[in-house]
Amino acid sequence: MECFTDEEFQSRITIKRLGEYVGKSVILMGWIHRKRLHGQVIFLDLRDESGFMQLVIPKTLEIAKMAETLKEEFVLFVKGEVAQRSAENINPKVALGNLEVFVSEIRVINKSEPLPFAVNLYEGNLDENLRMRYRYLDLRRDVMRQNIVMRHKIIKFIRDYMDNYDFVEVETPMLTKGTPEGSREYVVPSRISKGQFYVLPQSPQQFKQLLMVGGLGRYFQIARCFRDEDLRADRQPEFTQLDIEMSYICQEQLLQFIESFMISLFQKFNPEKNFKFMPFKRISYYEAMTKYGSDKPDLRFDMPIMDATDVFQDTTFQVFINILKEKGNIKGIKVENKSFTVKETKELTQIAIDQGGTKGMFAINFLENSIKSSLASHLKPEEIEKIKAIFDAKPGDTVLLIADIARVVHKTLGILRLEVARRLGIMEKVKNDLAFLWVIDFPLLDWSEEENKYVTTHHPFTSPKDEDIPALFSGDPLKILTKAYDIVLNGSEMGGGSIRIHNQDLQHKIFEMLSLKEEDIQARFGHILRAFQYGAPPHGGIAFGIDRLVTVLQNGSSIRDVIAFPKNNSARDLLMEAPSPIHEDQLKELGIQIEKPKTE
RNA sequence: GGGGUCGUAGCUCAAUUGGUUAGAGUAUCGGACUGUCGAUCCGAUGGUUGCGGGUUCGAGCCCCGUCGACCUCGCCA
Repeated sequence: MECFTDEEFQSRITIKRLGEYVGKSVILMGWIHRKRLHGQVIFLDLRDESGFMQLVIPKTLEIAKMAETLKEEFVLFVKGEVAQRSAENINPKVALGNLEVFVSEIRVINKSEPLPFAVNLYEGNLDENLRMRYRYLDLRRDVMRQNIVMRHKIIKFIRDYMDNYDFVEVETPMLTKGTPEGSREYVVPSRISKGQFYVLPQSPQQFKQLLMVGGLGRYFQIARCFRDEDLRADRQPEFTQLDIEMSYICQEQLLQFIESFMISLFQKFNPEKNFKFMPFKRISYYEAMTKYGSDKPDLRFDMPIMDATDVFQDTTFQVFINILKEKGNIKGIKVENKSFTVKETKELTQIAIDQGGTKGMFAINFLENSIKSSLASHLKPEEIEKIKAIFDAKPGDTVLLIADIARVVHKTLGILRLEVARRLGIMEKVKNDLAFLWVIDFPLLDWSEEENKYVTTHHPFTSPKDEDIPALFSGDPLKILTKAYDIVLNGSEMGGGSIRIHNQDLQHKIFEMLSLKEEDIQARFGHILRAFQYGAPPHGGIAFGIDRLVTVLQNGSSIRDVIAFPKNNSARDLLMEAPSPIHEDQLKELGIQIEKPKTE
């Protein structure tokens, strides 16, 4: 085994600093990134956390014999002299390609087995199962190292930015109490209070409001959140939020503050992208749903949903007659300069049925003086003219129509809108655009058929809009809008928040609308309502998904790539192999019995 | 819980759509080579085609089941 003195470790130079040591002897430590054996000379690329450097070992040296036996990913101690490369040997493709190190001494710090997959490739797919099991090797890959380093730099930028605006970062508890609304929570048994449980926070929502009552004024946190729901490419069971709350603030101030913040962030970390909307576009929830069929529309392209219901008041087409009888809608989107083949139309119809939940789709291809459509025999000339006018259809354009109840029509057309944009290469064309928008004016309440009562669409502390407060007492509760907002980027929800209720009477009225009994209110929200009795300042805030933000800034596609140790699709950690059973003694100590899974 | 895609050498992929002995690149091992930089050249090793069953004269390919990864619907105030 090789030995190293403290002095040697202390005089180690990282590779990125070698430019300062040309002509000098240095000590390097790192991994063999790649090796090139020639007849007369050996090249080793040595990699450390800061970069990589070509080592040169002429075969005339005594150490060459040993150097030939070294393998990729061996950990080396190297002593050598830094030299400027001669002009013809400079490699302009890599950082520090103008330098090399002539080795005088090599010691093997640690050997490595051949790796289960190569970490020195610039590109190429890898099975995620493998990557996760050997995440520590995956992290050696350049793209992963960059993601993790950039994540750090982005978070540091955020902390500095917030600090500059007098925000105070406060940590809030991980072991806390459940809230009945919202997502399913992760549960932690209490040993001291047997039969009782903590839950992990799905967000620090109530704590940040309590911090406002506590006089913090401006709070933020890089906060870990936990939600026990099924996963997606952009959803992990534990994820990181930038959580923000401010006192004495109105919605307009908050939106503008966040907007400037987003602009600074993207200009610093992804300057090649263009902001499509400056200032950010704002649309109501209603408009988002009816015009784009989504509460998080991708507005890098328009292709809005248009209403053709009125065209068919006198239709003879039985399908439409039935829909109209049920107070349904007939709406569509226009696809410019595109005629779908029979096969394409069939595929789109199938998507509409499978994903949208509708029964079919009708395509109308406008030609110079006629149309091509399976609907052609059912359309009167004046109906065709009206459709043409509504969609402003030119010869060559195709209109896709969906007829169903409003909710299904919007959802289906929202899905088709995205599918068509992908197929036509529109998505590819707009990939460098940033379509930031605020979705505002969310309804306060929704009617739950299952529970037969009103439920909040956001959370029960969300303030209604001032002008809608009277409607709480007389009027249609479903028409009440709130001071809630989501920030959407390229079809993905990046964050959301609201101005909160600080008036106790109003808060109680909301609980009343939700059909909550006084004892329920006290049991579930007593702590925060009590806090509000002692002079709560008006306040509001927002929370961002940091993982999604970093993914977009890094032009990635999965948040797993910007998380050092993520979980897989089934919420398992394949590296640590969690979750796992725990010992019988531990269960006993916690007063927990496991129900044996039923076997066939 | 539902739907979809995938699973072939350590890794990344192929196999003319059911037909002879399952191939290539890379890694690994051996050799050659005067400065390369994803070095190159020659040679070798490497396979229970995820697993179990079925159909067939014959299955990597078709069918059923199962396990796993990914995408997605429900779900995520």
